Amino acid sequence: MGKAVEKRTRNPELTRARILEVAFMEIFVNGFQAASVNNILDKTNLTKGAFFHHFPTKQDLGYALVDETLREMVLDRWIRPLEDYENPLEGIIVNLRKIIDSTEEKHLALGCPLNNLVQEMSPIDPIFKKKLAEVLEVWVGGIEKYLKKAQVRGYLNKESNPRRLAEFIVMNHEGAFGMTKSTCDRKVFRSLHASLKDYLQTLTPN
Amino acid sequence: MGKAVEKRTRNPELTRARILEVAFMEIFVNGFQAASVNNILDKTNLTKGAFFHHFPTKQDLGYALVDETLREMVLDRWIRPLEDYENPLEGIIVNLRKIIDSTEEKHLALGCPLNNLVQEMSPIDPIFKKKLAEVLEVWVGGIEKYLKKAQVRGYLNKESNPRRLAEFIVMNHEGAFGMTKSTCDRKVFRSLHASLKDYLQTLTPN
DNA sequence: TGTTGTAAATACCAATTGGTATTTTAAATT
DNA sequence: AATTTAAAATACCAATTGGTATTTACAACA
Repeated sequence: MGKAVEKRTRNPELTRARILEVAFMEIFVNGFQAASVNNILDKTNLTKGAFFHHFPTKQDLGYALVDETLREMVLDRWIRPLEDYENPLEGIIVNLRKIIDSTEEKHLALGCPLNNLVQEMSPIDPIFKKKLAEVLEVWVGGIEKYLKKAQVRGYLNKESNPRRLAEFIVMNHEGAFGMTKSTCDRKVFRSLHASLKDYLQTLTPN
Repeated sequence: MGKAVEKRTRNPELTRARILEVAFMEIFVNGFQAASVNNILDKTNLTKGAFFHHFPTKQDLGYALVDETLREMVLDRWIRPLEDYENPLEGIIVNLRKIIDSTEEKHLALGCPLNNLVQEMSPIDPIFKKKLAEVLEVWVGGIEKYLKKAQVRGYLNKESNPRRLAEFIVMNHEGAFGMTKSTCDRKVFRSLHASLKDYLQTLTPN
C-alpha cells in the first residue's frame, strides 16, 4: 500500500510544480517584479539550488507561469465551462456570475492574475508581452468560437462581429476585475455584470 | 525683462514639482514598486537630500502623486471636456475617441496611469487603496453627474441608473486601456470604443 | 553493485534598494 | 548686516535583490 512514487525523497517534477504553485500566489499578490525569489524559497522550504536548477532566471519562472499555469487557468475558468450551454451567450453570462459569486473576498481584491501581469509586464518586457498576448488570444479566440456557434444556433445576430464582441467581453471581464480591486465590493462586480448582460440581450434576434 | 523668479537658484515648489513630474513618468513606465528613487534623482539632477526633504518616504511621493497629479489628470481628461457638449452621452463617446486618436503609440502601450496604480498598489497598501479609490470616485462621480444631466435633457432613458452606467463606462475605459497594453493596437481600442458607442445608443429614448 | 547524471543544498557575491545623519548654502527675517 | 530658517548636497548604511560556484546526495541505469 502507499504509492511508491510518494516515498521518493526526490521528485523533480513535483518540486517544479511546487515552485510554480507558490510563485503563482506570491506574484498574484505582489506582482512579478516585487515578488521575491527568497520568499518563494522560504514558502516552499526549498533552496536556491533547487530553484535555479529548474529555472535559470526569475524571468524564466515568470514565462513558465504564463505558458503553463495562466493558459490552463483561462481555459478552465472561461472557455471550457461554455461547452455545457446550449446558448453560449447565456453560458458566458451565467459562468461569469458563478465566478463572481464563488470567488473569495480576499481573492476579489487581488484581481485577475492574467490582467495583473499584462498591466505590469507587457510594457517593459517583450517576451512577457508576447506570451501574455498568446494567453489573451486563447481567451478571446475561445469566446469568439462560442459566439460563432451562437450565431449558427440563432442566439446571436448575424450582423454582430464575433471577434469584436469577444474582445469587448474579455475587456469587460478584465475591467470588472480591475475595478473590483479598488472598490473590493462584490456589488460593483454584479452591477457591471448586469450591464454586460443588458448589452448582450440587445444582440439577440427577435 | 526676464522674470526675477526664474533667476533664483533655489525654488522649493519647482523642485517638488519636478520630482513629481519625473516620478510620474518613471512610475508610469515601471510601476511604483519597481520605480527607483535613485533613477528619479538622476533624471531630475537632484540629490537624496532634496528628495527626502520634500517627501519623507518613497510612499509619500506615491501618495502625493495620486492626490495631486492623478486627480487633476482625471478631471482634465475625462470630466471637464464634457462641459462642452449639449448631449453628455455624445460627449463621452467623442471625448474618448479624441483621446484614443491623440495618444502617442508609445503611451498607448503604457496604459492608464490611474488603472496601473490601482492594479499594482490597491491590494498591498491600504493608504494607496483609499487615495486611488477617491480619484476613481472623482471619475465615476463626474460621469454620473453628466449622465443625470443627460436624463434631464432627454438624451438618456429615465430607467437607466446613472451610477451603475457611470461605473460601467469607467470600467470600459480602464478595460480598453488595459487590453491595448497587450495588443498595442489602436484598432482594438477603436473596436472597443465602437462597442461602447453601440451600447450607449440602445439607452437613448425613441 | 558500482557508476553516472542530475536534483538539491550550501555558502557566497556584487549591485541595488530605500533611507539617514551631517554638512553646506541660499533665502527670508530681524 | 547679522541671524535664523530651511533647501539641498554629500557621504554613508543595513537590508535585500537576483544570481553563481561549489559541493553533496539521491536515483536511474549499466
